[in-house]
Amino acid sequence: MPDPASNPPSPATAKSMDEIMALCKRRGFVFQASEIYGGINGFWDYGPLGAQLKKNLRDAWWQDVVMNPCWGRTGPSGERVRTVPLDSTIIQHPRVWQASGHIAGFNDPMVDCRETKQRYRYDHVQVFTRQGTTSEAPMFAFVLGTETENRQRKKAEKKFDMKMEVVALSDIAPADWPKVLAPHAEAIGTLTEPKQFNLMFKTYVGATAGEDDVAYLRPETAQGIFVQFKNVVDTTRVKIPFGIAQTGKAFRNEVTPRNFTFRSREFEQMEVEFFCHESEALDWFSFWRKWRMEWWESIGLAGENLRLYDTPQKDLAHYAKAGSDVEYRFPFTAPGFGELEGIAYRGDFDLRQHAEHSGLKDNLKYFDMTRGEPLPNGQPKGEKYFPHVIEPSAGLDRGVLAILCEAYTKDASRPSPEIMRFHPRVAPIKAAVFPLVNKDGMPEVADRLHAELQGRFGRSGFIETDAKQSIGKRYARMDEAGCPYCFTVDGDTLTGQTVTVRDRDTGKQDRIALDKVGGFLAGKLGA
RNA sequence: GCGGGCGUAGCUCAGUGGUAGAGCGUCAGCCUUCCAAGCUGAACGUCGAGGGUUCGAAUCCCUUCGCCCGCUCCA
Repeated sequence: MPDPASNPPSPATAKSMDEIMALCKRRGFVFQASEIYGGINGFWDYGPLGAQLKKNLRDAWWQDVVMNPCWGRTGPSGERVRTVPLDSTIIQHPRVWQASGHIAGFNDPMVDCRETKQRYRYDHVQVFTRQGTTSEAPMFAFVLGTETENRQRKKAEKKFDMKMEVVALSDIAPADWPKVLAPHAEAIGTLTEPKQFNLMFKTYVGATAGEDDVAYLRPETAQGIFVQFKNVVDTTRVKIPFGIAQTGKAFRNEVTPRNFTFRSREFEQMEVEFFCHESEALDWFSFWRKWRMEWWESIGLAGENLRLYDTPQKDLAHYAKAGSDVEYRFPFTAPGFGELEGIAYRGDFDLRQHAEHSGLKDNLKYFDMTRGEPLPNGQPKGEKYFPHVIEPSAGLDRGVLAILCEAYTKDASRPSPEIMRFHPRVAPIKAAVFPLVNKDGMPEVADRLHAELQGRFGRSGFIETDAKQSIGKRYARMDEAGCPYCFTVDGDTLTGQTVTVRDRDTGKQDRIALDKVGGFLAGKLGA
């Protein structure tokens, strides 16, 4: 009888991240990047099964977002969702990142306190000093708007007899830093030099490039979409509302890469920028918010470990009007959640920024012929505007990690205690075909069935076959690799033209006709 | 960037100054008519890396890299 006062562990919290990571290594899902050289902080490679799993997830997104957008649903305006794909470059013109705000916003110098181990944003720290600072007077540093302000003010008032002023830490001469009392410190002079944090990866364009040729690896794929918005509109007959979708690598020099692949410095995004008229934007935001949640559920994350979380207004970026996150309760975040995808209503911020910085100005606006006052001939006059944007931005690697965590199951009652319960759509191995024993004509039948299934389903994932060792071992291996169905050729196959199909999740077996195997698998894989 | 923990075979780990080990996995052969079964055999190690102390270092010291946890950060 469990203690009712204690919270029962959720399935995710009960899972051990160490065990999941060990399985990922052992079965070739995830390897440390450059491992034989000692690894490199914040980078991970996908092994054979992981690479296929990741591709399956990316393909599922592409199919459901680009090729059959939102499963054919109609949006708030009553017409089917339309999106078009794009593949823009990792390296863009440096001014793209000026326009987007990343060059300004991605560089926050920090100072550390040697005594208290606290870290502060350099530009947030101010100091109380005596008016007309004398060389001996101490300085009381504080962080604006925190309790340190009052505490340090009291000290300063006592010391300076009310004759004091407030100066930014950045305006204090380096020679005076030894006199600064850090916000939480007891001793003076404990603050380190400001340290620059460059969250964008810098590179140089051109074989003989110098400092004039600095460029950046994109920290998000989104800006490539905004930059090509006009070309897409001019060349593809798209009409608002519509989306532009793109998957691709992005790079961020995270301060602290942590938690397996969750916060990596090189990662892959799956993003849509959905353009619409301001009057419909909130409806589209609701539409995407709801559908993206359903999509993650559809690929195997349904359950209490997935949630849709609305960003509080105070936490939104300055340009954002609304935001929701699809979040997963990872073993390392439990009982909290970690973000898989952010759905943001960004207003018209990005297109306006690029209109301004590129000099295109109003030429970057969209001309909507369905809006505006009716003309004498009955047609609308049209309206020129910057479309508003809904941005569902998903992390592919985080999706893979969530799927790995969700799929990992430990069942001590089974001969093979570790099972990866992948949804068949994303499972890297779709099916396996075994001869029960490696003789009596069974291998030949198994080979034929394997060839048939590979020809029909090999485009969506691996179809395995294996005749070595005991059947139990082969089933166990497939459980660890997450293969949903195993077909076994046995003595009855030779006489009755049937095989057994074993279900990974239950271990149960059914007998089906040899010539129905393809149809059975097609039904299960949704192919 | 700070603090703590850890790093030995593919995985899990033992080995605290004296010949690098175990279990599992992997591979080969035999056997095998449904769940990591059995028998026989085999391969696999920069003991994370570099330096130092020592007659001798996986073991002690220094430096460094990586992973995990906590702080911090996350436009």
